[in-house]
Amino acid sequence: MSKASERAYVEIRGLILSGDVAPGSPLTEEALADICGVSRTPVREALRRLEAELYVVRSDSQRLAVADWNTQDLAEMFTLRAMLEAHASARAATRITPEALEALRDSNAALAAAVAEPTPDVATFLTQNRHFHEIVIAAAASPRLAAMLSSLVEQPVVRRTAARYDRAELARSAHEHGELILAFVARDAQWASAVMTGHIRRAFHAFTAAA
Amino acid sequence: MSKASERAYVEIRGLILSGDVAPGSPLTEEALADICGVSRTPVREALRRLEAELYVVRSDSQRLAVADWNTQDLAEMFTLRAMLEAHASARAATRITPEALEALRDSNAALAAAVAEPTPDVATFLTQNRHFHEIVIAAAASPRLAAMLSSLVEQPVVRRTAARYDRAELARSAHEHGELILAFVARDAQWASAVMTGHIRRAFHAFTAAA
DNA sequence: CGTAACGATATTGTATACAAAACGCCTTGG
DNA sequence: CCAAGGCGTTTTGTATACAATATCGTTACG
Repeated sequence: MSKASERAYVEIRGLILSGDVAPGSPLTEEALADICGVSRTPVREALRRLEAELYVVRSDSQRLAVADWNTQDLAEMFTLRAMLEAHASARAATRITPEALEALRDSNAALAAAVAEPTPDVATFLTQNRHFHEIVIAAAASPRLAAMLSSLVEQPVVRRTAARYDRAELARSAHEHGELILAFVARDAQWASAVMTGHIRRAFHAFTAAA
Repeated sequence: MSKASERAYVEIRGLILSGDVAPGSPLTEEALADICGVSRTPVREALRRLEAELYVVRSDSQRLAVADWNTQDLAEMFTLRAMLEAHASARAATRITPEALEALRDSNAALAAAVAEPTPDVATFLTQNRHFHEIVIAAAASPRLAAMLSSLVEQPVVRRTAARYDRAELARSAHEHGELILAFVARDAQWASAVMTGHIRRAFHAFTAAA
């Protein structure tokens, strides 16, 4: 996507994910165009994409509104993510390159160090966590899978999940990442898949724990 | 999508799926606009959607071309479809309404009848097969799952698969549909999931059998 | 007083014009 | 002969104008 469209996409998605525009509120192309400082054309393209990713929904007749994800929607997203990312891990297990494996080790070392700080460095944890998962998905070498997962992995959701983790749980994430690396070294698809499933399911339960 | 956009989408997708434009061929917005009899604007929207669904790919810099699905891509599509549609069946098992269940029975009766003809009526088979799967996906009540599956279930692929089926295999499809209905009646998610997995995997192997 | 039709207003859909960027070919200098 | 750079052409990106359609308030009629 080119400059203005991309900018509009990021901006609008940010408005939605940050909660600045409430779920259910109507979105008009012109208002968004003003906010983003571009014309309606790139805004429309951004909205099409956001619609395909279910960030916005199109009403009875062509009016757009911010999607309203309820608890069940989020549970379904976690379930789908667990299925698909476990599958990605299985594929990665037999395809990953030594370089990518090394990158995973580096990333997880940084993540583990961030967790080991006197007061855990959650920002670094989040950065490295995202990086780790991105490497795994890339190693799966399936553009289709990557596309499906991209609309399933919401950073605000991940952030909220991490915010619920105490030190022990953050450390457990590092441990699970390490397990996944071991499964990759063993080129064991089934093991990798199982580790990833557990990793995501655990995140789900942390996420749904009362605020 | 509104009239012109929708028309462009259907038209262009048709060109791709029918093979009228070869995989890898470049696509220019203006040429497509001429073919569809609309301006570039709706064509661009259609192309965005086709790109998201991986029918077309965007090259190094913003040039579009028809996606080139190789055997491995198709195998991955079948695998993902099996996973997701099995999950849809599991969800449907505990959610399906008596009305939808009745619709499934009707559809499968029509399908079985088409197969039982002296020379099997493949057209009816395909229509009823699509209808059957659509009811299952609708009963799963997950818009996200439905969206993911829609770009995974290619009717030309299904058609080619059915074309490879002999009468016994067509009849086996009717039988599997019947099994799924039984699993739904029992509200057994695991059973339903397993039946659907087998149904899709069998289709995959028929599809990959030498032409 | 309720309801249905109408019209003003807001919003989306499409076409077109122009701007920006990329590609290909040619030239030119080493 | 090859490579690098420049220019014309092609293609994509964005803005804007206008058309089509929906929404909502108002009015007129039963």
